[in-house]
Amino acid sequence: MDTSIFKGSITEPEGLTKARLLDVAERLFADLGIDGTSLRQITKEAEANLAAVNYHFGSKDGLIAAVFARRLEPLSAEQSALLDAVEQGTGEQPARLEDVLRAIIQPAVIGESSLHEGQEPFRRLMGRVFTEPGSQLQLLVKAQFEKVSQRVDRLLTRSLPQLSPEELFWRRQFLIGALHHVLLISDKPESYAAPGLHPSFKPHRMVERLVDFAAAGFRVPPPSAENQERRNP
Amino acid sequence: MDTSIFKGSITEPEGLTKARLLDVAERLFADLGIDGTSLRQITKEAEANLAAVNYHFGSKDGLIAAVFARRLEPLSAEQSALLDAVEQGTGEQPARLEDVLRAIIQPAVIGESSLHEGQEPFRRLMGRVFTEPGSQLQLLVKAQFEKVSQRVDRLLTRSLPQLSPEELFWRRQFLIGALHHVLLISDKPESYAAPGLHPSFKPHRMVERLVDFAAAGFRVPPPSAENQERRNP
DNA sequence: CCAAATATCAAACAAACGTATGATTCAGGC
DNA sequence: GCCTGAATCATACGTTTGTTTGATATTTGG
Repeated sequence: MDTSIFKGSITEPEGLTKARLLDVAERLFADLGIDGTSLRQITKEAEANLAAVNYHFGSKDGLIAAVFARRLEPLSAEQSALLDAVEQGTGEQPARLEDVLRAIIQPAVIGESSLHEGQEPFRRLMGRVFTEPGSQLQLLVKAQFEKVSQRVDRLLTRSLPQLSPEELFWRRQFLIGALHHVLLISDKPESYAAPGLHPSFKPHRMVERLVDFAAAGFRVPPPSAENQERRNP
Repeated sequence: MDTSIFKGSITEPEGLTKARLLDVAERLFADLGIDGTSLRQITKEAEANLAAVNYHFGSKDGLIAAVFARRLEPLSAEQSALLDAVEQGTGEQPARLEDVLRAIIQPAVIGESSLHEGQEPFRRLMGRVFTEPGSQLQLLVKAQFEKVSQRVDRLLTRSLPQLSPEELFWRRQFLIGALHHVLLISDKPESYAAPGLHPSFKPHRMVERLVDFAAAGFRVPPPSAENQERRNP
């Protein structure tokens, strides 16, 4: 219609529409949930045609996978890198518990060294990664974190030899839950606080807060062996 | 209670259809999310007519509110009762940290003294209460937990006077996140564990596990004021 | 400079959605 | 008996959903 001959091309040079769709979808998924977000909302806010999603990503499921893959791969890569550093630093002896925990917490909270500033929406989306339905998505997330999980498990087992594998598993779930929950509410923590209190989400402080909290929890002595098997419902 | 007497009547004696709709909706909401569950799925599995939801609950939103209200009210009532006991027991001096934490954890994990056995679906649903969209639902949940939250805040402030309100807020969020996450995965923890490990969700043990973990985290000394702004990449 | 590849567009599709309607069936009081 | 109100039923309404189509515009490469 109103095609100005100025400012060059109407067709985006390379993948700008694709990137805009990813950004908008990420934000809307975080705010409204995946099922609660329609392709019409996404394409309208991204100023793209409705058919653009199916053209660039094949389907809505393809878009969902792309939204998560774009962030999850760098995230787990950074976690792996930090775990490398932890393992290098300690040699044979067990790593410091706080360092292991920080290796998984810091990349999720802070993101890639503040390179992208548009990472706040994904923080929120990360906070609901496990609650969003869709078996395909769950498999993608699980696959993406499997390697890191195994390495963390191995490191924690060496640092905390007094804990059984199951005890360790559940404490790691506590950490995952705490981490994801604060990510979820990271943009509006005051709406969960008592009136008058205005908590602020400061990424670097949050990392240390959660590292200290979780480290103390992990170090709690396990329950004595005799309490372990109660057949009581 | 086994009510299998009636056979002749097509019209259910009293609200059985209503209760069946609540049960099925609860389970499907937990498995597929609220937006991912249609009234047709619910009414089909509940062997009710499609119009039954709008007849009994006015709308889908009415059904959602009813599903949560049915469980949330007894839940916060039990939390309040346990908090009463904690306050009664200690008189003027600060309550024991573990007792305060258990007062909010135990009702959420165990439910009303195993009266209803059909509480597993709601555990899962509880695990996603904060991630489900819908401003109406969020208001309902917030309103339901406001009183308990304030009481817990007051008790924790007295038990942990060294913590600032904001520090206390975030540690309480850690606990909420950990609690809700284990509720979310309570029915299939092995799918999050390393292969070969088969963790089992035993409610009573989980309560103690989480109480001990969180208590240790809450007791961590707060960061000294000078450490607040020092972090180098 | 012109074809082939790439991207955007308006329009339409069938399917599924929440909701509303009017008829029908049952129970209990008179 | 019969009437009244509550509950269930089949069915239809108007939207919205994800996806597809065929045409058009733009870029690219030989």
